[in-house]
Amino acid sequence: MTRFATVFVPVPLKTAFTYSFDPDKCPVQPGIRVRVPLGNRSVTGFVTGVSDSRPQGEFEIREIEKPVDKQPIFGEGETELALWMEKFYLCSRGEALDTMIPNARRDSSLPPLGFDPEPMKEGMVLSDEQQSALDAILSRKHGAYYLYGVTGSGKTEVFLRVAEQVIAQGRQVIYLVPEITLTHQLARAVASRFGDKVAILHSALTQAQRIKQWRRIRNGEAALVIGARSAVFAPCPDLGLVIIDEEHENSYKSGNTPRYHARQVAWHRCQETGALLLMGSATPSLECYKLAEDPDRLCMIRLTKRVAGGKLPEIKVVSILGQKPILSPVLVHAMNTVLDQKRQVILFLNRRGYNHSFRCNSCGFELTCPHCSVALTWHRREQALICHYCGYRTAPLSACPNCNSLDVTYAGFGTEKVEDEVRRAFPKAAVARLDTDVTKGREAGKIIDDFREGRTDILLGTQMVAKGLNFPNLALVGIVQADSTLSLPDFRSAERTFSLIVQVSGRSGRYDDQGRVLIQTTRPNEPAIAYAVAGKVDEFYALELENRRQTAFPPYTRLVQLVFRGKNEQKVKAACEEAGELFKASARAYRRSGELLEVLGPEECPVYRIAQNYRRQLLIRGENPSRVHNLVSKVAEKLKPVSGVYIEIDFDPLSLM
DNA sequence: AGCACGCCGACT
DNA sequence: GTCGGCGTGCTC
Repeated sequence: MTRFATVFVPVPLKTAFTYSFDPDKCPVQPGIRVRVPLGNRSVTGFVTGVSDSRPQGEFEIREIEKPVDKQPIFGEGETELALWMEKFYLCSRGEALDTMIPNARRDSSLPPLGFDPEPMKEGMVLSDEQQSALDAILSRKHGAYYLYGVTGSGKTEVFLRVAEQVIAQGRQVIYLVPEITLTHQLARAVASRFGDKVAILHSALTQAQRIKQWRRIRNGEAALVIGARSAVFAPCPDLGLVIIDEEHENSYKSGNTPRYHARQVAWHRCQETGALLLMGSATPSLECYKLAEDPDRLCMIRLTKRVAGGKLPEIKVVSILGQKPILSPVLVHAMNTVLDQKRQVILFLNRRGYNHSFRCNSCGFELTCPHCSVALTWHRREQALICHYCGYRTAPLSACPNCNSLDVTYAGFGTEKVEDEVRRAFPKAAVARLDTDVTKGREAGKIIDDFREGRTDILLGTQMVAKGLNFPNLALVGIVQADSTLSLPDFRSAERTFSLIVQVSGRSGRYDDQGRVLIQTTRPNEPAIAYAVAGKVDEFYALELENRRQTAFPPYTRLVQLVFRGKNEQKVKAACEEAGELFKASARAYRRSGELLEVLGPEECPVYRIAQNYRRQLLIRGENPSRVHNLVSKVAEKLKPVSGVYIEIDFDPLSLM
């Protein structure tokens, strides 16, 4: 007898689909994945129900090709979470489930990591600060706690003690870490401490390994799950605690639909299950910092001392305003001193490539990508001008394509050029560069291991060298250009610059008093830089909060970005303007008197063209978060789809760029 | 989001 | 005369 299954497929269609199956030949039950035909392709869908009766409607019902799972891999809890995602982020149920549940498409084929468990210092004595933090958290007077403390203040140990307690009570723990941290010390330390009770959800796991870990979590065999952003969906049957390490990290927010933030998902899950939420960072996001003004919502605990006793590194600013060399004499001198002592240096620069912006001095021509409105970056090793947005590449130019003048310059510099300069200035040093051009999506493990074990003297690179890494012999961190991110037209640029300096600085001098940080900048008096250097964290937050309050940006308002994109410029413009009118009319109707609830735009996106798509945006913001959400979801529902124009909705965007 | 169908430009 | 560009519409 033919039966029917309700299936959600991973496409942006809100409706559930019905497929048929023969229960004798094809066992199908709610909670499994199935391979189903969709149009003229085959996709993996999620079964949420089965029935004997054929649903009504004028459509042809096709047959399930085959079940993917024998046993259910998701249950009511996951379905409910998917429903919440659907409403909260305005995606389809299929997209939500596809994001939450292990899927072959996202898997890489890298081999799993080999862990060599390090002996863990059991029974280590906590400092007074750590102990009182632990006591406060275990008292559970509040639902959410934040460990706000300098690098090296021992947050991890407190996290692990709380986790042990929760596990001892028979409940499960999710431990979230930023992507790059996962491959290294922390994961190893946790794995060795909790042994076979740990499930590590690593991007290098194969599909089969991932499903295996997933099942171990579902049946309660794994008590502690450690992983990056998507581990927040781990199907723990009795969730007792979610830990978010380095809470300020941007990698907790997904870049694809649904654009979820792991912190928001964690918050929701904890609220639903009564689990404890525990976060930590030396530079909290402004969202959390402000939320903690009310301890009933978020209780912030400060850790002010480094447990190993090491002092915070000495930080110095070097003004490079009007200076030509990439490495200032002060920085070169400091590097020489450190290298003479057989110790190590990290140089950080937030920009890849050799040069960017090709400019003709005769006619003023500037070379931009033919598909995007951004400058091309010269990559010397690749011998190509590359667009960092769409990947377009073209041969190098020695003359202006506009007027044939030979008086052309390449301005600005990236990690590739810094590498050149460093090799020239320090010919005897072993130098390694670490950025996505070097790793090409593969693991950075070898380069990092080489540095940790002293085979490299100078490590230079982008974000990757700045985060979560501890190197015992590191004595100097140089930030090559601290203000490179500051001039971006983005309301978070000061926060990002500040946090980056503090985080990078924390890398140096973890193990002794000799750590030094040198910050090169053209704007030494910029608060984000000056306060970071002076270690005035709370002062910076006070200033930045006041800025946000005055300009009505988060965390004082809720912000939603709607990007309209498409190949036809006129259609994009028309669709965005029509939507803008609709939003403005609805905003007027929704707004309570005296309340801020407004629509900004329509306007061109800061990067107007990407990959031949024209992009315009609307920003919705208001002081009442749920009213902003209601407005956007109501109006988005009413928008009639325009063919060839796609709308991307980003709740609480991290960047407007 | 894919993917095919279908209608207008430049090419062996 | 075709190949192929992307605008349009559909997916149980």
